[in-house]
Order: sequence, then structure tokens, then C-alpha cells
Amino acid sequence: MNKIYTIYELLYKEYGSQGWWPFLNYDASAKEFYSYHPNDYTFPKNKTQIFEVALGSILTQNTTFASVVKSLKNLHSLNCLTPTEISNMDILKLKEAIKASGYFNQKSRYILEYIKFYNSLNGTVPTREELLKVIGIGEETADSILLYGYNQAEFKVDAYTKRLLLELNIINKNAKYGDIKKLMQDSLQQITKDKEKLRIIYQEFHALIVNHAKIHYSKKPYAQKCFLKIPNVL
DNA sequence: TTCCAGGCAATAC
DNA sequence: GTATTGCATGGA
Repeated sequence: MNKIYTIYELLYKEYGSQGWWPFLNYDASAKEFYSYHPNDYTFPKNKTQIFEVALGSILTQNTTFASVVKSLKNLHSLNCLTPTEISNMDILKLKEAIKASGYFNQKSRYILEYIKFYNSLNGTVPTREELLKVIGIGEETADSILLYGYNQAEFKVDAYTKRLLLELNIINKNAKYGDIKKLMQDSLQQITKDKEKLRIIYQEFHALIVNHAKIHYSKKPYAQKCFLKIPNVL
């Protein structure tokens, strides 16, 4: 009788492993420039990829990842995907490179603020509290960096998560980010206490919600064909 | 043309 | 502490 876990199982059964976060493919023979890695939970492989997650997490704020990929491609073609290289860029070139992701004035600043913070870490894992002090890093971006960059068991809530749970009458409309995050984590911690298993579930679950919501919760009226809404499914 | 996208900070009450 | 507003491009 754990509705949240039931939703996870149903989504996983329907869509399978999502393999988030997508990473730049350094293999020139690869079909996609940015690729997902279903059923492989050994990512990120190195510091470069951890930084890539943070960069993508900032760029994807209120934007589709397809637009983010354009920005990342631009940065890659300029050989500017590392903290040092980005710091040394002309600010106007940086803005131009990330333009496709929108809010380029704000996001260019956010990226530079994050790099300052990132450098101060000296390779250590940041805490959520520290991340939230960085200009441009809110709750979702912090959880995104921790969950997908540092493989920490921090559930990432987004607009889709709230919309889905609202539509399924599991939360009410004034539920805050922290309320929803706690509900998800508390529910899933009933299934296992194993931190590593939890982070994998959190990683897949958020990605599954996004995938499902893109299909059923993007256009109003929502949930016309959402299989989770069928009576007695949950 | 309008609507929305893997949010955040600043400001106003 | 909660609600509103500006930020911006790009695809459907």
C-alpha cells in the first residue's frame, strides 16, 4: 500500500530504465552527441562529467534539454566545457554559446558563480546547504547536481512531479518543494534503507516522471490518457 | 499567434 | 512566510 512506489513500478514497467543524466559522447562514432545510459549506474565516470551535470542542471532551468544540448554543443566546439575554460571565456561569447537555453544573461552569471564555488570545493562533495547558498542554485538544481552528479540519495522534485501528484490527488496544490521531496523519500525509504539502491530509484524515478509527463502532462487538459489515473490502478 | 519547457532571484505584500 | 514578476529562446 505504497502509492508512490506503485507509481514507480508502473512507470518503470512502461518505459524502462531511462539512464539519466545524459553525457557528452566523446566517441565520434556515436549516433547522438549527448547520450543516455540505461541500466548503467556507474556514471558520472569522472570529474569532467560531474561538472557537466552541474552545467546542464543550471542550463536546463525552465527549459527543455534539447535546447541545453545546443548550448553544450556550442561550448564543446569552442573547447569550453571545463570550469577553467569557461571562466576564461569572453562573457559575450559565453552568452552567445548558451543563448538557445534562454535566460542567457542570468544563466551565464549562474554558471560563473557555480564555477567559483566548484573551485572552492577542491574536489570534495558539496553539501546541499552549501549549494543553496550559490546564486542560481535553487532546491531543484541543488538536488539535480547531488543526485545525478554526485550520486547522492536526494530526490529531485520538479514542476512535472508536482503536477502529476496533484492530478493523482496525492498532494494538494499548496504543497511546497520540501513537502513533496519528503513524501517521495519517506515512501521510497519504506522499500529499502540501502542508500545506493535509493539513489538509483531516485535517479530513475525523476527521469520516468519527466518522460511520462512530457507525454501526458504537457498539454491541457492534462492526463487524458494517463494510465496512472485509471481507477484502482494505485 | 499562443503556450509551454527537466527554475531562480528580487520584490511586494 | 507567501505571492507575484522578470528573465528569453525555441519548438509545437
